[in-house]
Amino acid sequence: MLDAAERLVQTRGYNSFSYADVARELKLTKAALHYHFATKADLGKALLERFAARFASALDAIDATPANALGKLEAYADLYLDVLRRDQMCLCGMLAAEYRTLPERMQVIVVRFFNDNEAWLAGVVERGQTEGTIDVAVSPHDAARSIVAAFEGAMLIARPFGDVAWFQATASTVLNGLVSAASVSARGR
Amino acid sequence: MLDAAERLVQTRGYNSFSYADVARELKLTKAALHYHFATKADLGKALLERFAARFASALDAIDATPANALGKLEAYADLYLDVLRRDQMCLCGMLAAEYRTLPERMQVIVVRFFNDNEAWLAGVVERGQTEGTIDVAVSPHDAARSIVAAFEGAMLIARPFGDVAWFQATASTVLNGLVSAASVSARGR
DNA sequence: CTCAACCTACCTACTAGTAAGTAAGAGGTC
DNA sequence: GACCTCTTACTTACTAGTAGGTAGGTTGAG
Repeated sequence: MLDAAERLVQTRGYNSFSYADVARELKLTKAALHYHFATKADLGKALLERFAARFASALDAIDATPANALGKLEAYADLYLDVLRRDQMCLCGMLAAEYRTLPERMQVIVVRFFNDNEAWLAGVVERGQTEGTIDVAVSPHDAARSIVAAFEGAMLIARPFGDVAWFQATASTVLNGLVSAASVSARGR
Repeated sequence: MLDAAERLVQTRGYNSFSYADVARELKLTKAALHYHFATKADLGKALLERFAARFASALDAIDATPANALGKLEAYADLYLDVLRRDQMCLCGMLAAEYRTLPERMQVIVVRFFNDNEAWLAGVVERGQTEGTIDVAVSPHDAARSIVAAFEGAMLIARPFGDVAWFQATASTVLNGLVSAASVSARGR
């Protein structure tokens, strides 16, 4: 049920899917769904919590990787890419657009998601600077913000274009902007 | 009526506003609105066309300005900023999120909007390069894409944070990344 | 008299959500 | 092993409210 609902939200949006849609997909009745999640807000919250947890463990998995900072940012971009390939929007990106119409308990999770992303990215950028693979004039914090913004925006725009390459090109443009001159010749991946 | 509907779409989304909402704001009946725009898709299309035309003339106004390329990009960022200050999302950014649920005739306008933006930005970046104020490793085309993506994404994320400064910081981080070393000392504005 | 700009009153379809009932099974007890 | 109770996971049938949309009548200014 969470899978079906998530897919619907990530393609259509929270306000544009209904219990009836989910019920149709699962060949159940709406009432059966209300048994599991009493209200739509409950379902939405569960969806968000699962998504955030899964995303967090994906970030942990990247952290556990031996890749350098730049490689980790590329792996981060791949997270977005996987979603986009299914013609879906990042769950939190979608909900950010609908933010003003969301139940409060969902709003706080969306904000926390972006905060956590920012913090993780800032950490990676910082390590990249000490490591020497990343060279950027601004603070890791600011760099992190521009990465999330660019990735979310690229995803938002690539989808109407129906063009995954649009995202890929933009993501690598952004990441290349962070590469230190020293590491350009040595870039692996 | 277009003003009221536009405000509603830019804060709540196309699927989360109704004729009843607009009617309430204007103190009219739904039927009166249907007189002016027979269907919601008609209204949406009119909204988009007006928005695109207004945006295009805003770009023309920037072109007519004596500012250098970088100054024009900053003026472009201010366009976004003005919308965000009213706690609204870029109309096309909002509709990009809802893209899959939009009537076809609206979809094509959204895509065209992003294409036009990209083309305009690429032109500015290119002139900036010959002018010497902008120095970026990638093509003007790619730079343009990353600017739209970053701005739309920054807007999307800044809104849940309720923090206009979030956008401002991210926008200037992105634009500073384009500044040529030669022009850094000479920067005005 | 005309006609643009409304209004009243309505329709159908769908929304989230609920009340009441049920088939299938688990667990315990005599 | 048969009976009883309780739970899980549903169903059918419904509610009140809202969605977009329409038919036909009213009003007021040119």
